[in-house]
Amino acid sequence: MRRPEQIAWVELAAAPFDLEKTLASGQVFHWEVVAPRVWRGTIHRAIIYLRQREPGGVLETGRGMEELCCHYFALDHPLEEIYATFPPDAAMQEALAFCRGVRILRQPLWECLATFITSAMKQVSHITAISHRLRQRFGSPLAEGLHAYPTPEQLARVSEADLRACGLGFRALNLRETARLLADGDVDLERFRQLDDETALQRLCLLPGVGPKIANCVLLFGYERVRAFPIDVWIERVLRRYYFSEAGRRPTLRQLQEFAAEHFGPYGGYAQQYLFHHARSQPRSLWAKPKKGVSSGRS
DNA sequence: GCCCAGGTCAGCC
DNA sequence: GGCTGACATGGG
Repeated sequence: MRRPEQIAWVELAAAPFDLEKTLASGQVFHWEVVAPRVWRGTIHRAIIYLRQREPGGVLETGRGMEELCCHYFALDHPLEEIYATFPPDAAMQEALAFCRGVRILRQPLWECLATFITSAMKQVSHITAISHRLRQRFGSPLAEGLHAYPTPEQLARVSEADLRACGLGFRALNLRETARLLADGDVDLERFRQLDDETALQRLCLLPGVGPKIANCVLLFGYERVRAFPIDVWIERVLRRYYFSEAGRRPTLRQLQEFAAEHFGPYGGYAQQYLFHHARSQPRSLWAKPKKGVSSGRS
């Protein structure tokens, strides 16, 4: 590991940008804090250091990494224009106030797909731990003791038992079988770039362990489809509480998806990420379930 | 011990 | 199309 004073820091034009919240918002799972306000991670096989000495302040990276960082962190996304498309309701505006400066990354496709296959019914901290174990055990060594995310070829030849030993549980076979489809050339993620959102979603859903939620995450965090709106347990809670509180019956997933597409517009993916991160950052008590046996409003 | 987590899938109606 | 239960694991 390098010390901050050993790095030739270069400023990047990024405002508005909140590095800490962006990396903590549950879209990427391997960046580490290595010194106060300094993060280290990898983009493909490059080791990247980033520093932001105050939240939303000047962003710096090591000399030579500027272009890579600008692309990966989507520093070209016009955030103020995006915010102007958000609906004016309280839930959205509170999330915006909390998350201002969070950017949706352009992640390497396979790493994004694979980490979200491992994410099913897991907490962010678990996904992070699994991601690090997979890198350490099966990924190509880089410098500083770091490892690249294992390629499809590397994961395709790992035994199920060795994958389960990383804490993958029932996700182990899904990850390996999807890795095999890519390693064998039966699926080419790069080619999906030319498909429209709906077709790309359908094609991703054909992969083992990939359903609509994970496919939408990959569209959003890998393919830069900023309209994609993944619905997980948190987003479902938010939508039901703030947008469907008067509906008698519990809305179906399809209804939620259709509402979100209409209500949040062309940058629905940004809106979704802000609602997700805001909700998850609030005290648990705000989202506590009513206890069984106590009156829940039903008569 | 219980509950929950950035879900998916097969089997059923 | 919608609903249900099974599927692992770790932390609060």
